[in-house]
Amino acid sequence: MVIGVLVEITNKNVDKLFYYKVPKNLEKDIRIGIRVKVPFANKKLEGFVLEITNKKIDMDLKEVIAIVDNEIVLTEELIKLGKEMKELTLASLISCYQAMLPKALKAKNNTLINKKYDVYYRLNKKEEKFNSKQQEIISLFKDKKLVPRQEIINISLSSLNTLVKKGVLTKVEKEHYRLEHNNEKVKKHPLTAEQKEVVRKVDMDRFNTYLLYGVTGSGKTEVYMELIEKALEKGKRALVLVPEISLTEQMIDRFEKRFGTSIATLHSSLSEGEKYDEYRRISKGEADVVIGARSAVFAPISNLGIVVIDEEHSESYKQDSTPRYNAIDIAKIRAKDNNIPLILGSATPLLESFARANKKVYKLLTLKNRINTTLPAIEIVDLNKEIKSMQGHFSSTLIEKMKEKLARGEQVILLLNRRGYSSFVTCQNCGEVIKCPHCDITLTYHKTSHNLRCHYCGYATKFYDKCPNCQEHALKDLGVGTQKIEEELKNLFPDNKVIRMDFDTTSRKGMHEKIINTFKNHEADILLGTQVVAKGLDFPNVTLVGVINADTSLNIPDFRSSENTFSLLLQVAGRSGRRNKGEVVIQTYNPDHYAIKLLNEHNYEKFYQQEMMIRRNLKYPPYYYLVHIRVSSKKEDLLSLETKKIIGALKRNLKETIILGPSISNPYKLNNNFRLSIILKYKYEERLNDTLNKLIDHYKGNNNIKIDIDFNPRHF
DNA sequence: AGCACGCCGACT
DNA sequence: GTCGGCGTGCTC
Repeated sequence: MVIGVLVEITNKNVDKLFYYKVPKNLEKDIRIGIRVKVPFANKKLEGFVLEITNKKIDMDLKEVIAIVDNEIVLTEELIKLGKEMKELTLASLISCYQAMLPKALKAKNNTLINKKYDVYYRLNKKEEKFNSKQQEIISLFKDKKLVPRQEIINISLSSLNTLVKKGVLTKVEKEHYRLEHNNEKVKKHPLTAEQKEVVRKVDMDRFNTYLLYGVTGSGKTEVYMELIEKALEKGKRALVLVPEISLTEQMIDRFEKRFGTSIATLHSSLSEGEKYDEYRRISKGEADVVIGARSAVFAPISNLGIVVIDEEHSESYKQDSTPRYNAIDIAKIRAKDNNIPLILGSATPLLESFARANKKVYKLLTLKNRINTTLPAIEIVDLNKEIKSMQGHFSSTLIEKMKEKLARGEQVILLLNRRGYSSFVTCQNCGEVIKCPHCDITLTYHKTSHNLRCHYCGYATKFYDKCPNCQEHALKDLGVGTQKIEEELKNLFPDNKVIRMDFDTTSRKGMHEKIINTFKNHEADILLGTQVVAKGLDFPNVTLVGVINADTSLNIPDFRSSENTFSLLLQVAGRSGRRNKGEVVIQTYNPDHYAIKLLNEHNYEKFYQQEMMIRRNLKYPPYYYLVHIRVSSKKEDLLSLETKKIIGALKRNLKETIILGPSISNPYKLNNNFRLSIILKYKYEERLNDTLNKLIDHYKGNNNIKIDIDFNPRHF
């Protein structure tokens, strides 16, 4: 027997099958999808068995050293998905398979994550003569067959071993899963007429992608659960993806209360051991509803009945390292192969998704109404007019509203929009932001070279402090710190407790959860945070959401900055008034910007229309597809030379594509590598993958130039 | 990836 | 003459 093995090394040069002979005694245990240990060069490596053959190969083959698994790691479905993922990302096949698996199951020479066992003893026979110690042990069994080791107290292991040796007792090991799930099922909420209508429209027996567009608080999760129940009733299983950040205890709780111990979770706050256990519960069919973050899209769920992706606009579904896959693309493949519905849910769908719904590529499902209450009133405060009355970063409007709510014992969430912090230049006098003349993208200030640059086309200009709009010498780079705001709050509201939630305070494990609970239990009155406070949290007592600075994220040099801003602000606004009528105050220097102005009507659709026009004019998605090619090297001169050559080759081969660049990546120098970007824009380009594969091949043996390709990037 | 092989410069 | 730089090729 000869097998084809894909070895653990992540390198394009060895990204193919290597063949090995199987010793006779191992033949019966060889199956496609298990891991084996093989000699490779002068090392021992692990690899996946992807082919079993008997045909003679004209080479002297080495022998397999050992078999690693007795259960299949890569199921047939996963093997297929890995190949498709390779096509989608142009990454190496081995990196695709590694990305699909928990650490414990990756091909890696020394994985030390094992199953945990509980030890029990079973009594076999009673009719022997025992000494008193032994009699004591036997008496523990009484009417029980199995007794756990922990219950046999004050008895040494050696006296137990004696009885085992005599055949009186048998040691039994039972696998013990590290993670526990509650089984407290709670009666479900009755659905509203609107929710029922949405549920009714989903065909459970056919592949379709549905876009569930429902305003914040409209009960999307109830709809998901109802649909999942329909799948379970058919004897099928369900996969739910949520952004890592919203996979909180709150969320898991809701699913546990509906589905009990039949759920499994997969997310980054689990230990590798816990992930391994959950993964195996799934693959053994012991869990029917799997909830997880991005990589859970590869959970080995047989007999899949529905896939749900919550907050589908979230950029967390795109992996930002190789293989740069998008979990939504993978979910579509799985849903299609299983002929089942895929539900994409959001209050602020990604522009591309809403466009697909409008073109009937996706089926649109709409939830227009909040459960039990109405959407909060949004007030936009023009900071240009409030400059004199500002106390620090707080307008009098925001302060008054906060006082009013806090006096009533209600809670407040404040968003400090920190994206784009400090990197753009704005006029302190008129609010003008300096943009690239070719791209309509905010220029980024580079401190080291003291100039302004466009990250898309490479345009650069010297920094100047005279505003081109009002001619005042008032251009400055902007940025606000979170501790600063916290200090201001302590002065403004000395009697109220403030809790801060941002990268600094949540980086430690479990802190995110702790902050949420503290606020939920009303041990703090004001929750101050960055983007994290916007995500799916449900605090019934919050009646005011304040946005300190709506503008910063508008000025990120990214064609999606308006969309991301609108989406973030509408999401955070949705945290207000979940039970009783709420309010939202948004402070801005750009009250007339459409991404701000359209907020007060909660008007996603109008925003969509306007943004689509801009995307069409500037040839951005959804009208064009994008590819980001990053070229990097430790040698700066070689980099610029090779990048020029690459652009030349691309221009010769891709006739239907707009090729932009080279432009300087942000940051230009990373880990001692210099980095340049090339952006491709195309609608249809037959030779694209072929050309890019040739490019990768050309540089695969070159240690001085690295090529990194990102399809449909969310960032450059 | 990691290592051997091999072909050129500069040094005891 | 030799030591060692890293470009190229190979690993079943």
